[in-house]
Amino acid sequence: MTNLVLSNQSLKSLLTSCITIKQALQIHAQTVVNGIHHDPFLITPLISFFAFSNSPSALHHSSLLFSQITTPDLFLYNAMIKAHSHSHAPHHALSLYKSMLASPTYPDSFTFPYLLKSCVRLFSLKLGIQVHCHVVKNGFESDVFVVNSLLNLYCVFGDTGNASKVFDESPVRDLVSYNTLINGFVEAGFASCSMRLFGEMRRFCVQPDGYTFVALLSGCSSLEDCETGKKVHCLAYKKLDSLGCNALLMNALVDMYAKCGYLEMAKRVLMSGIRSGKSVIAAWTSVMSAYARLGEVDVARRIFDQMEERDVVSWTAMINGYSCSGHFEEALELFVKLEDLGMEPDVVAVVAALSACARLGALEFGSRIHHKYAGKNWSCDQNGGFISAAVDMYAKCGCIDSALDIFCKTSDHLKTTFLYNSIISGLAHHGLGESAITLFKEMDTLGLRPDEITFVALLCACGHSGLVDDGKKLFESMLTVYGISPQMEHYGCMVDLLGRAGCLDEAYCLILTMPFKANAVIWRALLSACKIHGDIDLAKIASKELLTVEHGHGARYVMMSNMLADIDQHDEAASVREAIDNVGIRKPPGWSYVETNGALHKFMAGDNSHPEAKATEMMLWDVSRRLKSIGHVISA
DNA sequence: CTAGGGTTAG
Repeated sequence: MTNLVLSNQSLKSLLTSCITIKQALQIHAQTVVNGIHHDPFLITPLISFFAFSNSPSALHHSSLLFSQITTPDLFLYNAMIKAHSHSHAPHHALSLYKSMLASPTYPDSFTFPYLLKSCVRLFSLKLGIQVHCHVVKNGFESDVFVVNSLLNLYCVFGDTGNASKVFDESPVRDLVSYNTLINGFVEAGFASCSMRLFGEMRRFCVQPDGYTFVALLSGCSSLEDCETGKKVHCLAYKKLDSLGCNALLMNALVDMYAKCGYLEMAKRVLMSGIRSGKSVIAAWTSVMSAYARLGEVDVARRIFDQMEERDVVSWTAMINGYSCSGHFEEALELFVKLEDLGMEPDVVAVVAALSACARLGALEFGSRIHHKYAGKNWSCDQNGGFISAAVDMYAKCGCIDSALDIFCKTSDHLKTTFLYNSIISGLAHHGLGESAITLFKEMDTLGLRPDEITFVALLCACGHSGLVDDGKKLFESMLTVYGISPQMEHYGCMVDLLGRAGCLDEAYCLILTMPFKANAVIWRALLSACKIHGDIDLAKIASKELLTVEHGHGARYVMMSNMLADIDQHDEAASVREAIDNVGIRKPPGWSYVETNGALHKFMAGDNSHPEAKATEMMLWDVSRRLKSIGHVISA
C-alpha cells in the first residue's frame, strides 16, 4: 500500500461514509499517524461514531478519546450522555453531567431527556427527581421533549400523581405526552383516568395514533370493560385505515376481547390477523391465558403446543395457566423445560416459578431458582416482584429466617408496601406477631402507606400470636389513622383473634354490629373458637348461621360432627353424621405436599399408600402430643 | 410512548 497521507478534509469526508467500527478505527489511526488527532472537527465525529455504534468496546473507546479533550463542547457532552444513557452503565451519563456542571458548558434541551432516561434505567426515581429540579432551574420545563421524558420517568415508577402534575403544569403537550400519560394510568391500574384523558385529548383535537389505541385497549382489558373496548375498536377502525398492518393493535384487540371473556370475538380478530400475515404470538398467548383462567388447562396446553412460535411470554403464560388451576408440578416441569431449551427465563417467568414453589412448599427447588437468578445481569434483585416472590416462597416453605434475610438486605428504595405485605404475612404465619408489628411501624418511616392487605396480614399476625390488644388497636386505627374502611376479611380476622383469645361474646357482638352480613368464613371462625373454648350454645348459633349462608358445604358438617364428638355430645354428633349421609355430602379430602431431596411427596387424608405413611403418622402424633404438653390448643 | 406473562391476604 502506498504511503498515502490523507488531509483533514478527506479524512472527515471518509468518516461520514464509514460503516464499521473497524473502518472508524483505521481512520482514527490515520489521524494519529498524521498528528492531527487533536483537530476538533475530526475528533468530534469520531467520538460520536464510536459512541453510537452500539458496542460496549466502542463506547469505551469513545470515552477514552473524550477524556483527552480538555474543554468538550455541549455537542460532545450531549453525544456522550446520550450514548451512556442506553449503555450497560447509565450512571456514567450522570457523572458526565456532573463534570459538565463543573465546566463552563451549560446543558440544553437535548441533555435532559437522556439524563432522565438514565435515571429510569438505573431504577432511581430519587435521581430522576434531582434531574427534574435541574430542569426547572435551567428553565426547560416548556420543552416538549423534556416534558415527555419527565412524564415517562414518573409513569415508569408508577407515580401518576407527579406525572399528572407535570402534565397539568406544562404549557406544551403533544401526542407523545398524551400517549405516555394514558399508558402510565393504565399501567398504574387507573384505567378509568386514561379514558378521561383520552376524552380531553379529543376535545383538544390531538389526533390519536396506534399507540393511543393500544394503551386504551389495554386499559379496557384490565377493567374488563368490553363496552368501551368495542367503542375503541370502532374508533381505531375508522381512524386508521392502516389498521390492517398494525400487529400491536391487533394483539391488543385480541387481548381485550379475551380478557373480557369474548373468546369467539377474540379468535375472530386473531384469524383476521393470521390471514394478513401478522405476528400473532401475543394474540395466541392472550387466548391461551383466557382458556387457562376459565380452568380449561388442557385446551390452553393444546394451544401452547400448537403455536408455531413460542417466546418467553407464552411459556410464562402457560406456567401460570398451570398454577392458576392448581397444577403446580406441571408449572415447574414447564419451567425446567424452558431452562433446558436454553431459553433465558426473564424476571416474570422466574417470579411465576417461585410462586409455584411457594404454593407447593418446594423449598429446595425454590431456593435453587432464587440463587440461580438473583444477581443476574438483568437484575432480578433490582426487581420488586422478584424480591417479594422470593420472600413469600421462603416464608411459605417454612424458612422465615431466609425470608427475613432477603428482606433485610433489600435497600430502602426497593421496599414497597407489597414487599412489606409479603414479609408481614410470612411472620404472621410463623406466629411472630411482635416482629410483624415492628416491621409495620417501620413502613411509616419509609413513607409507605399500608393497604387493606397489610391489615389482613397484621390482624392475622396478632391472632396467631395472641396479641389481642394490639390487634384491637390496629383494627381501630385502620379507619381513624389510615382511612381504610375494614372489609369482611378484616372482620374475619378480628372474629378469629377474639375467638381464639376466648372473648367469644365480644366476637359474636362484632359479627352482629358489623356493616355486612357475615359470610361463611366468619361463622366458621366463630364455630372453631367455640370448639376450642367449649361453648356449645354459641356453637349452635354459629352452625345454624353457617348453614344459612353456606348450604350443603361438607366441611361444616365434618367440623360440626368432630366438634360435638370432642365435647362429648355423641348423640348429636351421630345425628350430624347421619345428615351427611342423607344429603350425600362428600367433603373433598384434604391434601398436602412436602418436598425432600428434590422429590415431591403427596399426602391425602385417609390415604395410607405412601411407603412411609405409618412413620409419618407416628411423627405427627408425637408432634401434636408435644404441642399439647406445652399448652397449645389444636383447633379444627 | 412498542402487546402478551407476575409477586402480597382469604
